[in-house]
Amino acid sequence: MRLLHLLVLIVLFYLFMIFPLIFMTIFPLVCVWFCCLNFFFFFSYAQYLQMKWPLLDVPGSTGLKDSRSPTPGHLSNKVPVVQHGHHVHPLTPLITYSNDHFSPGTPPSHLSPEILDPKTGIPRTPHPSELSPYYPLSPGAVGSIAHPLSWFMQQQGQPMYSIPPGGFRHPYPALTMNASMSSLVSSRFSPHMVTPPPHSLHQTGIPHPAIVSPAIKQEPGKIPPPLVITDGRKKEEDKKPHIKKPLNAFMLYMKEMRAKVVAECTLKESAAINQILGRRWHSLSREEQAKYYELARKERQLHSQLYPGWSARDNYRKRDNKADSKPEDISIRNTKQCVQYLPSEKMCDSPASSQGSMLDSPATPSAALASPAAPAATHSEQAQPLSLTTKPEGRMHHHFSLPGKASGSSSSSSSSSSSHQPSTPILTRPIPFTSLNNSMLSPPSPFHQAALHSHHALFQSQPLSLVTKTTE
DNA sequence: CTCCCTTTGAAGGCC
DNA sequence: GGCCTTCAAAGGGAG
Repeated sequence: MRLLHLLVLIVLFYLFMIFPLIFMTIFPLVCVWFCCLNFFFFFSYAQYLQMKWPLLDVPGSTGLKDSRSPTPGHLSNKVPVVQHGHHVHPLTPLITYSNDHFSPGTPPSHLSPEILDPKTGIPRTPHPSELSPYYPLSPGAVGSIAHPLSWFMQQQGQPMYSIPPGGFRHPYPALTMNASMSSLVSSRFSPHMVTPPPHSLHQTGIPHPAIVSPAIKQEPGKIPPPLVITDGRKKEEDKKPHIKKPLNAFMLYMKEMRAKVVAECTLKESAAINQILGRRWHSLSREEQAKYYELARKERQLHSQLYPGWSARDNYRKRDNKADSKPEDISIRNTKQCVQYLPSEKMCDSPASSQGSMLDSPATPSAALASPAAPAATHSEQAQPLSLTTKPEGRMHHHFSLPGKASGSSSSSSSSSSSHQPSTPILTRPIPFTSLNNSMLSPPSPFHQAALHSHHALFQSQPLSLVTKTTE
């Protein structure tokens, strides 16, 4: 049977390839068309044979065979033609590319050639962003891929920011704090971007990764069709680029550590990850936090230099009827069930706070003493001199709920309203960092230390009068 | 598709 | 000056 098919193949080849070539000299155009048509039939048939009897399989090849068993049950469902995987074009032999050709480089060894889609279960090619969950692409890899905005990058002389798949989702994507914390800003903001002509920044497209055009946010390099835009107000907002806020210290810390926590905990929900990161942030030493505060300070300085007229207010959502929507939003938020992700942290807490069952060890003196990161008895303050919020494990909002105005507080307050076991009141920020240090000085300065001492004194002198995060 | 969740910090507005 | 609100990142989940 197989020989028969091979014979048919040979006959087809001679009939549709060689034979027309002979006549090509006579009727060139007709023969060219004929050849093209027959190429299709020939290779389709060859594909079918390849599917049925993988005669041409090279040992070790990850081609068509592995995911498609030639069992009759698989092929019996309708057309016995090529049941390719979703990534194989029926005319694969005719098309000069495949997924392999599009892989942005040698995939990491830990990645199998095919990754099962968690939703569909279908093998798929890993997205570039999945190759490295945190740093989408290495600078070299980025440079090897021509981004739709590459003209701009070349114009700017920067090979530069890794472009996330969703566009400029990250304002400052390529954090390289692992390699060198001090070089972060300089690596992301080239000198010519630090001192640009400020008047042209907002009009020239995307001079800075903090600028996010809503259109680009959806699909980089593509202009959305007008039909997509239905709201006139939206259309107006799409016109002007969105300059994002500079990242604060904690955000910078999160950006760096998120991938690590995800890898350790095998968690993907950002809400849970952020809870863990918040705890780890508190368990950081003063020096470690100071690095991020300094980075954030530079970020703000740079941002203010790049966009002198920018205000954080510009990014506030435009509320049509603010007076009407506001109370409703608050009520909705406060009635929402708070999901406690913290139990999952037991699996992968930070080393500084994972002593025994103490999930929040830094918050309690005993655990602070037991913490390996605690060099002194006052670890809970020394190790977190800049952490102005101490949020122990339990929530006491039912016992410490404040009436009236406090109920309309931020989302974090409402979101922390859970009915779990109460233990300790939540300490909110007694001294805002901005109040302590408006000049953005570095944390270890004497002034800041004095402020921290006052912060510490406040905590010690008023242990029970602490403001709790309350909602109703 | 949009918003929420969850964290901390910064900034702006209001009183 | 204190308090409140919003947004910055992230990605799963819900509507």
